[in-house]
Amino acid sequence: MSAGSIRTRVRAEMTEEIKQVARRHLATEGANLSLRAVAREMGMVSSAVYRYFASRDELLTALIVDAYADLADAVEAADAAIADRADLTGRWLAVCHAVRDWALAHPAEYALLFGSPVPGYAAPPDTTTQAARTPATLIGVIADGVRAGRLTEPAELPEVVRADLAPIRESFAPTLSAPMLAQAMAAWMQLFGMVSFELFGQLNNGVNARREFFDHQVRTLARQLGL
Amino acid sequence: MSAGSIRTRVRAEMTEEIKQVARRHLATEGANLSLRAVAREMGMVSSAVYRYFASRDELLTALIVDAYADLADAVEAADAAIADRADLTGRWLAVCHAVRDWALAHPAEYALLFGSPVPGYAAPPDTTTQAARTPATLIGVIADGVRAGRLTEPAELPEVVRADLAPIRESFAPTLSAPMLAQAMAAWMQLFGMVSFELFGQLNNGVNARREFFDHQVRTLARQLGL
DNA sequence: TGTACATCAGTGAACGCGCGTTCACTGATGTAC
DNA sequence: TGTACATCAGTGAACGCGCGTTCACTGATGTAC
Repeated sequence: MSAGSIRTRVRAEMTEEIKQVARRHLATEGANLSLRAVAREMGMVSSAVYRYFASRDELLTALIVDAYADLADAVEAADAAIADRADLTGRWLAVCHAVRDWALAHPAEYALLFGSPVPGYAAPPDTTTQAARTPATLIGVIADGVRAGRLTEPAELPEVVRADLAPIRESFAPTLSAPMLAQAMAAWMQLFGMVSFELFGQLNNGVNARREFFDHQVRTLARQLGL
Repeated sequence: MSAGSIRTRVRAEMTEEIKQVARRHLATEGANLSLRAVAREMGMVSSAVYRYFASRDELLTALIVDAYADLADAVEAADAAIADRADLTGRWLAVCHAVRDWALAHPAEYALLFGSPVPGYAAPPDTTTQAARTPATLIGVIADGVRAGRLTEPAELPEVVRADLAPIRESFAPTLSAPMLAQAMAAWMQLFGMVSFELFGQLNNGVNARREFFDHQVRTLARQLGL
């Protein structure tokens, strides 16, 4: 069987189509993804799916990795689209809005990544490569600010936290000081909090001008960071 | 049937016990709560549960309302425990830690309230009374700061957002200016983001000193607010 | 170029399990006289 | 205080549905000679 045979090509297409259908099902059923329902919609018998994924969990994992990658693609593209690389506020806003826009466009996948854990499912470690890309982009903007000497060092950091953060810092953001990294993580968590709030319906009674509200909060964040 | 009859008392006890068992099940199964499993554990037949709750959704709703109330009780108690009412930072820290502590002690209920929406379930409007208490406590601390003249007005707010926030402000926090309310909401979302991040496993690889990390972030927030 | 064999996708039936909800019923508790 | 009737909790069986996964199978595609 050569790599370019009809069989391999069809196999790749089928795998993609299964994931595509599964993604649509996630949207209506939440994380209770049903292999049988996916097979039904594809017009095949449920056992046939096992030719492509060894189990329901393996399909879920594939969807998660894809979703992390898709989000990261959108976020990196938004950052790259800002021509003036020194316009840190512009880049920050672009990145934050990219996260929100992606979440609104793919609510079920966002919930899969950042919502309550799926009962009985443990994400395997190989998801982390893709998962790390989005926060890395965020940190990249901040790191550029530090490099340009534009950011003021935040307040002191307790020794315990500083020590605790050391491994992440080394492997992830060596150019940032520990207090700065802590601040970047806070920003990432706040961004995540805002998007989740909106998506999970916590904003339902009250805020209608959501994009504007988000934009304002994210601008304030940029100002606080000193971008 | 008088209100104090044995039957009414037993009925109330059974209702409580069903909810208790259901809460335990939430912890292991997530939001996929099974009426049959609850009945099984109570040693009764599944149809008997229908004497107490008309449907699975009604039981879920009861659990949600209880959880909101329980969280709010803990948060209000933590605030009230700070004797020096003028110690705004102390109150802020107490309230934030109360949210986190409650979430860690009741992860499944927290996920039910703030995690991904349960597929096919729509929370009825009567949950909002209890749901509003916790953010109200947070806002209360900030409002006390404003009253004491300790807080500086934050930056301007876009007109759209200001208009959009007017109804919430009137019914919820009339003593706060619109920009201040926006800032308070940002703080609430950041708090929520941090707790969710920790609880939903996003912090798993990296941060170990979680209480200290949270404490630091929440102190920084207090400083930013000017408490 | 043609043929024999190996690989693989998809079928259909089955296993063993789960679920929410309804319904006619028994027997105990409560109420009215 | 005692009796007749009404209320209600819990039973057990059933309906109709869903699920993930396994397994022996058919028939088409690919490979080696």
